[in-house]
This record gives sequence, structure tokens and C-alpha cells, in this order.
Amino acid sequence: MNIKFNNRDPLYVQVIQHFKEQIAKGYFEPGQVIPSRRELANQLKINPNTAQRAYKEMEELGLIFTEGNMPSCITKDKAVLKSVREEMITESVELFLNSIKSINVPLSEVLEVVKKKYDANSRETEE
Amino acid sequence: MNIKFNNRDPLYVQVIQHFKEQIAKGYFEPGQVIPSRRELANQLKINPNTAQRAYKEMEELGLIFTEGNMPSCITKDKAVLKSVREEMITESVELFLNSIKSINVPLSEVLEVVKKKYDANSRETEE
DNA sequence: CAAACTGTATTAACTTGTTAATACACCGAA
DNA sequence: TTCGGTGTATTAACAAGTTAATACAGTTTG
Repeated sequence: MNIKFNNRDPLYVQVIQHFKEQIAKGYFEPGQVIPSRRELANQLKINPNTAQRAYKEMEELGLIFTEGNMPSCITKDKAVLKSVREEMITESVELFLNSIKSINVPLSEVLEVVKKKYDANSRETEE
Repeated sequence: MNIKFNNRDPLYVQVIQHFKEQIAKGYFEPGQVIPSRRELANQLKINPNTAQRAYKEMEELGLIFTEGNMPSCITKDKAVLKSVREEMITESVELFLNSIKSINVPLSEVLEVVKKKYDANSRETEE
């Protein structure tokens, strides 16, 4: 468990984001135990309440569940786990398209720029 | 001059956004006079300081210029005007790609979803 | 039982950023 | 000159959201 925090987004959002990424990449087993709030807070050097807020939202999203006062677990619902990745992509795409909607960019141009920047990006991270 | 404000983004940001969109769509002539801070504030029912903040940033971006205490004008630099559209697109694309970078989405899938959502979006706005 | 864990709730402190109030300086026209 | 416009600067008020402090309740284990 290790997160590189930026100081632009709220901590609890970044924590959620991190878990979503792990789920999207299939790093979690259904039902897998995750660190307790306090444990996570210790690991990440954040306040337990911040961890609590992140977990609470994840619980509302159906990504994790908690029984009694046991440490929380990743949901056992494989359909939910599977849909996380797709939803992340969909949300990003819709946000993106929305942001350029007002200036009427034709699809062909959108695709062209995306291709170009995708390549440029992957080249950056490889080298 | 008419802006539909949301109450999510700061007013001054939305004002800048509006001008950028107008520029990107070629609605402004180089050197064209724009409303004074107070005039704009009146029209949009916002505080003059909010208009000022927007204009100040646009000036820093080179989009407008001000001589003495004359009303500000759209820049005469056609290259700048022309690049606005491209930069808006580029920024959006990079933000987008960045947001999904961490979950390793192959280019083909990105393009596929963009196509699909683009169509869905334009259908929404037509009907 | 007591200690050490769990999750949870409530409230306060703090930060950050936006917006508003106000005043100043300049110029041009009546 | 005076008045009504311009742009500009400084400061205060306000709002919203995040983070922290603290306390409570339950369960398991030594």
C-alpha cells in the first residue's frame, strides 16, 4: 500500500481513486480483506477520519462492505468489480467529450488528436 | 452576451471559458472591442471585480489587451486567436488520457469508446 | 475483566479560494 | 472644471470543503 499524493485533490478522493485503480486492474480478489481504517491511516500517514471517509464512500459505491466491527472487505460481487474499469473509462470519456462539446470538434479530429497524444504519452512513460 | 452559469465552477473561470469558446469558434475579430469590466458585470449580473479577475487572466494569456483606460480588446495577433481552439482541444485530450493512464487502456479501446460516446452525445443534442 | 483492536458519529478547526466592498488614478466629453 | 466613464489595487467578508480531535460502542483475545 503506497500512494503518491498530490496536493491538488483531497486525500480521501485520492484514496478512493487508488482503490478503484487497483480494482480496475484486477489486483483484488472478491471478498479480500483490506486494511482497517486505522491501519490504512498509519500506512499512509493520514488521519483515521480521512481513511474513514474514503471507506465510507467506497461502501456507498458498493466496492467494499463491512460486517460488524470486522475490517472491511472488497465486495464479493464480481459483476461490480468487473464494471469498475468500464465505468472509469466511460466517465473519463464523457467528461472529455463534454469539455470540448461547446466548440464543435468533428469526430475525425477528436480521434486524430487522441491517437497522436496517446502515442506521445506512452513514449514518455517508456523512456 | 449571455452565459448560463453553473454553480460548480467559479464565475470568473466560466467567464474566461465563455470567451475562449467564442474565440475558438471564430466569433471575434482581431482587435475587436469587448465590454468594459463594469459593463460586462452589469450584463451578467456579477460583481465588477469578478469581471476584472476574468479579464486580468485573459490578458495574461494574451487573449485580450488594454491600452490606458480604454475598454479592452481582443488581441490582434491572429496566430494567438487561431491557436486557442487547438490548445483547448489538446488540453482536454491530455487531461483525459492522463485520467485513464493509470489503468492501462489500450488505444484501440479508447478510440472505440470515444466513437461510441461521441455519437451518443450528438444524438442527444440533436433530438 | 481489561486491553487492544474494530467501526462509527459528532463537532470543531483549519484551509483555500471566491466574491464583494471600497477606494484610487486616469482620461475624455459636456 | 466636473461628471461619468475607464482600468486597477487592497482588503475584508464569506462560503465550502477538508481534515483533525475526540468520544462512543462493539468484539475478540490474553
